Amino acid sequence: MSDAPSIVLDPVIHEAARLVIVSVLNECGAASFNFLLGTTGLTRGNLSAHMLRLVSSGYVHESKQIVDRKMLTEYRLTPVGRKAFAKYRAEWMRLTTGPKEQAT
Amino acid sequence: MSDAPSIVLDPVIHEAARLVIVSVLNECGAASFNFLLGTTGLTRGNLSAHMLRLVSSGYVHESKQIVDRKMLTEYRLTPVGRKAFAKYRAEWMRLTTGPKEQAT
DNA sequence: ATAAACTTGTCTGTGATACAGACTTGTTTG
DNA sequence: CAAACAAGTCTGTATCACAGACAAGTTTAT
Repeated sequence: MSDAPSIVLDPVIHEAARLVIVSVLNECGAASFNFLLGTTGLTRGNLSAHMLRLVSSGYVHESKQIVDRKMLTEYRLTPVGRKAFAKYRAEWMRLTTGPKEQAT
Repeated sequence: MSDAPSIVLDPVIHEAARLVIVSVLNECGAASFNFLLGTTGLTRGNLSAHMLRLVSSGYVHESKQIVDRKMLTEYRLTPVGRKAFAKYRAEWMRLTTGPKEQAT
C-alpha cells in the first residue's frame, strides 16, 4: 500500500547549473553576476537565462546597483526560494536513502 | 585561488527518473521491470529507454529469466554503478553544503 | 568627442533528450 | 485460435541547455 509519483524533485532547482547557483546563494547570502559566472563556468548568455528562470520562479531576487561606478547585479534567495531549496534537499535525501522495502 | 568546473554531477544518474531507479536498486538490490514501472510512474517505452541507458553506461546489470512461466527482467546495480552512485551522492553533498566563502 | 573596455542582456540556432503512445514480438493460458 | 501479459522498438513532439553573436548602457583613456 503505497505509491507516490516518486519523481517530485523541483526541476527548476534540480538542473545541475541552477543547483550550483542556488547552493551558492544559500551559503553566501548574495552573489554577483560575475561571481556566479566564475563558479559555474557558464557563458554569460547562458547564466543570464538561468537567472531569469530562477527570478521568474520567485526563488531569487535580483538587485541592480551601481558600485564603484560600475553596474552590479546581485542575487539572493527569496524566502520562497530558501524554502524550496530546503524542500528539494529533503526530497532528495528521502529519495536516495529511503526505506528498504522488498522489490519484486 | 580556486575554481573548479563545479558542475560535475554525473548526468546519467542526476536525471530525476534515473535517480529514482538507481536509488531503488541501491536499496533493494534487485528490482523487476514491472516494479520499477510502478515506483517511477513512467510509461513502458520510457522506462525501457532509461534502463537501456543505465545498462549501456555499465551501471546496471540486466537479467532475463522465466519465472512462473512468465518473462521476468530483473535489474541490479553493478559494482561500477554502485561506485558511481556513491560518488554522485558525495558530489551532491559537497555541492549543496559547501564551505561558505565570501561572494562578490 | 571618439574609441575602447566593462557589465549585462537578448536572440538565434543546434543538439540532446525526456516523454507519450502506437505498434511489434514472444510466451502463456483459455 | 484468441486473449492476455511482458518487454521492447519506433516515431513524433516539446523542452531545454548551451555556445556564441550581437546590442545597449556606463566609464575610462586618448
